[in-house]
Amino acid sequence: MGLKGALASSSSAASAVDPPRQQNCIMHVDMDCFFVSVGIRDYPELKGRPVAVTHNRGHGRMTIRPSTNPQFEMQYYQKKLKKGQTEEKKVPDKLDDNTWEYPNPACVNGTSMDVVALSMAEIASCSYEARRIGIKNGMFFGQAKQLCPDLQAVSYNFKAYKEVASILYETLASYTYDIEAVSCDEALIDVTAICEETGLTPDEIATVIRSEIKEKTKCTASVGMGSNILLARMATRKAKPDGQYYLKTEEVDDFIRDQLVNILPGVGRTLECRMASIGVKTCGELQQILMPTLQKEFGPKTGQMLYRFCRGLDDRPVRTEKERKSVSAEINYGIRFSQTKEAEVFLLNLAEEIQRRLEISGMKGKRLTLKVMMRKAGAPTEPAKFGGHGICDNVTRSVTLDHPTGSAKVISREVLHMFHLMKLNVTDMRGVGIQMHQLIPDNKASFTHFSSFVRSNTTTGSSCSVMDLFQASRTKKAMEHGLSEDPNFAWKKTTETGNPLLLPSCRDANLNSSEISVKPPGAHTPESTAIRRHRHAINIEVPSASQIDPSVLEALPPDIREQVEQTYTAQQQPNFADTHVKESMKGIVTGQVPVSMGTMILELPGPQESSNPVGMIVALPAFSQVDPEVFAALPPDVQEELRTAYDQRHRQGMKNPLLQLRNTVPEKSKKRFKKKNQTSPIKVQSPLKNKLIVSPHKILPDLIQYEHQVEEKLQVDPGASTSDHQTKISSQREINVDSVYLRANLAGAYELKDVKSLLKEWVTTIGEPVEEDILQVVKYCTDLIEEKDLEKLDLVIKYMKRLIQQSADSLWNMAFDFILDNVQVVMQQIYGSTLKFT
DNA sequence: ATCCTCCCCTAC
DNA sequence: TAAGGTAGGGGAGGAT
Repeated sequence: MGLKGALASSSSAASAVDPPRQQNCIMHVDMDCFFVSVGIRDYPELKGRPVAVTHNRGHGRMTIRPSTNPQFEMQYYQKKLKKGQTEEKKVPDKLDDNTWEYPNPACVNGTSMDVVALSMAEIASCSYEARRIGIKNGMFFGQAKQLCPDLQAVSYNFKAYKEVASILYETLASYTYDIEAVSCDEALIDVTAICEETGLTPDEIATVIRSEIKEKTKCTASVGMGSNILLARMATRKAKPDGQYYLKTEEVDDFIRDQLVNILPGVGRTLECRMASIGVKTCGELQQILMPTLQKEFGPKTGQMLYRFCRGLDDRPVRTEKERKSVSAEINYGIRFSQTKEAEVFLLNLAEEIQRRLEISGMKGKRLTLKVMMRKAGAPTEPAKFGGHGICDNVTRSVTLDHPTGSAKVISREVLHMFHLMKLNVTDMRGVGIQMHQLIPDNKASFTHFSSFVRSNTTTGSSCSVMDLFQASRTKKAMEHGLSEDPNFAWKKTTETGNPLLLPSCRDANLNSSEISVKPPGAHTPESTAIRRHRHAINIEVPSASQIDPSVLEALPPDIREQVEQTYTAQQQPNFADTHVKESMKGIVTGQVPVSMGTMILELPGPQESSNPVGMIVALPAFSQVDPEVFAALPPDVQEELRTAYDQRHRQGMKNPLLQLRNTVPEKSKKRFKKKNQTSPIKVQSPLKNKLIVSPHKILPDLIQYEHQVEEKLQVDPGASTSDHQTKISSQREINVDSVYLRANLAGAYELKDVKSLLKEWVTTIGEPVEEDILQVVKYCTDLIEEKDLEKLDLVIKYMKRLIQQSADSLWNMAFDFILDNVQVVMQQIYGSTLKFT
C-alpha cells in the first residue's frame, strides 16, 4: 500500500497533526472496451467471447465492385507509412502491425465482379477476448473475421452509450468536481484533496468507484493512478481490463524503461516511425537522447515533451474546463458530385450546419477554413471501400472575416468564394469540411425570442423556463462552491463558451443531449459514504458518443434516420438540370453513387423557414435530444414546456432554434401568438408567410429576376467571389444557388420597394403580429447589418416605424420595439454602436 | 523576433 | 456494401 496507505491509517484527515505534504494523486478512469461492454450488457451469452462493434452484420464479406482496386490502395498506404522513415535505417516488423488495414490481396485476384472480398466495415471496439486473437479497434471486420471466424458482430447503440456515460459521470461527480472529461468513457480525476480529507488511499477510493460503476452500469471500468496524468494513464494500461493499478513514483523508472515509445501521449504512427528511424523504440532508449537533439529533430515543444514524458515527468494539470477553440463540420464519406452546383449546394448545407453548431455553442467566429478532399491523381475512381474517400489529397483555404459571424449566409458566401478560387474538378471531390476558428461568445441569441421579450416587458411571467431553472441551479452551485466559473466539466471537444454564467444565456445548447444532471445518489455503501461529497445537482456536458464514433447516421434519432433513408430510396435519378431547386438538392449526395448518407440529408418543411426561402434540405447531424434523466428530474410543468419546445424544434428539423417559442409567455399572449398559426383556420394569411408557403418552383421566376440584381451588384464589386461562375450560370438560365441564398431578403423580397410593400401588406392586413413573422423581419434586418447595408436598414426601420405608429396597436408597437432592440444589439456587436433614427 | 497561414499529426 | 468525425496542437516557412 506504500506511503499513502501508511499515512492514511496512522492519521485521520481531521487530525491537527501536520502531515507531510501529500503527493498529488491523479486517477485515470477508463471504461473497458466501452462500446462492446455496453453492447453486450444484456447478452450474458456473449460475455467472454470475441465480440466486435461494427456496422457489418453479415459474415464479413462483400462483393467487389467493378473498377475498384483494393490492392493498389493497400500498397499505397504501406508505402506511405514507410515514407515516414529515413531510407538508411531499416524499420522493424512493428510496421507490419499497422498494415492490417487493407484486405488480404489473396482475396482480390478475381477476374469478374462476383469476386467476394472482405468486409471493409471498421471495428469500433472489440472485446479483450478478440484482442487476444489479434483483433484491434479500427481493423476491418472482414479481416478480423478471417482471424477469428467465431467473432461476434454487435451493432452500435448510441442511446445506451449515453446512458452509461451519464451514470459514469454522475458517479464520479459525487466524489469530486476535479474532473477532466477526456471522452464519454474516460476521465481524469484529481483525488489529492479526497485523499487528504478522508485519509483513504487512492487504491481504496478506486476500489469504491469501480465497484459503484460496475454495479450501476453492468460494465467494468479500469483505474490507473499516479502522481501525474502521464503516470495515471500508463497505470491504466497495466490495470486493464477490469482492474486498477497505482504506479508508484519509485517504480516509474523500472516500469517505463521497456515501454515502447508509442505509449507516450502525442506519439502516434508518424513520430513512432521517425523515432524508429533514429534507432529509438523504447522509452529507455529515448532517455539516452539529449534534449537539444530531440528538439532539433522534432521541434522545440515536441522535443521537450518527449524528453519529459519518457522519464515519467508531466506537469499538466487536470483541467476541469477548457475553452472551445473551433467549430467544424466535415463529411468525407459518400461524397460524389457530378456537377459544380451539387457541390455548391452541399457547401451551403454545410454552412447551415456550422451556423447551427455555432448557435448551439453560443459562439461566432472570425476565421473560416474550407477543406476539400480530392481523389489523388492516379488513384482508382472508386475506392475499395464503399462510399469511402479512397486515396486523397487535401486542399484547404482560409479567410479571416471582417467581423465574427455565425451566419450561414456569410459563411457560405465566403466558403463558395474560396471554393471557386480552388477551381477543382468536382467529380474528384471525396470530402468536404468547414471549420470556424477564432471564436468569441455570441450574446445575440439572448434577445431573439419575442415571447420572452414580451414577458420581460410585461413582467407577468410566473413560470420558470427550463433555462432559467438550469441557470439558477448553476449560479447557486457556483456560489456555494466559491467557483468563479461554471462548474460544468468541460469535454475535451465540446466545451462551450467557458463563461456561461456571465452571459444572458438562453442557449438551447443547454437542452441538448450532452448535458446531464448529476444528483447525489440515494443509497450507497458505507465506505463510499465516507468519502462521498454531498452535493446537489450539477450539470455535466457529455459528448455524444457519435463524436467518438463517427457513425453519425446511427446517432440520429430514429425518426430522422428513417426520413433520411426514405429520402434516399425515394430519390433514384434526380433530374437536376431543368427541375426546381428542391428536387435538385436531393441529388447532392446521390449524384452517381447510390448513397443515402453523405450528410444525412434531411428535407425540411421549408415554408416556415425564415432563413431559407427556397425550402432547403439540411445537412443534419442532429444529435440533440433532451436527456431523459434531466427531463425526469424537472417539475411537470417545466417538462411540458420543454416537450413543446422540443417538438417544435424537431418538426422544423432542428434547423433554426431561433424560431421556436420558449413558451414562457403568459398563457394569454401565448394564445394570441400561437393559436392563429396552428389550430384555427387563418382568416388573413400573413403576407410574409404567404410568400414562404409558395413552393420553390413557383418562386423560381422571382429568383431568376433576383439574380440579375446580384449580378449588377457584382459588377460594381469586382472582388466578389462568384462573378465568373455567376455569369456562366445565369447565361444558362439556371438558378444561381449562392446569390439567391446569400443576399438578405425578406420572404424573397430584395429590392427596397418590394420589402416596403411586403411590410405594408403585413402591418395593414394582419390584425396582430405573429412571432414567426416578427422573427423573420428581425432576421432580415440583422442580415442587412451583416451585409453592411446600413442604408437600407435605416430606410426599412424608418418605414416600419411609420407604418406601425399609424396602427397604434400596442402589440404591433411591441413588435417594433422588439425588432429594434434586436437590431441594436447586433449593431452594437458588429459596429460597437447603435443606430440613431432621426 | 513574431506573427500568420497552411499544412500534418494526434487523440478519442 | 458502409456510415473515414471533431478538435487541439505544433512545425515549416513565408510575411511583417
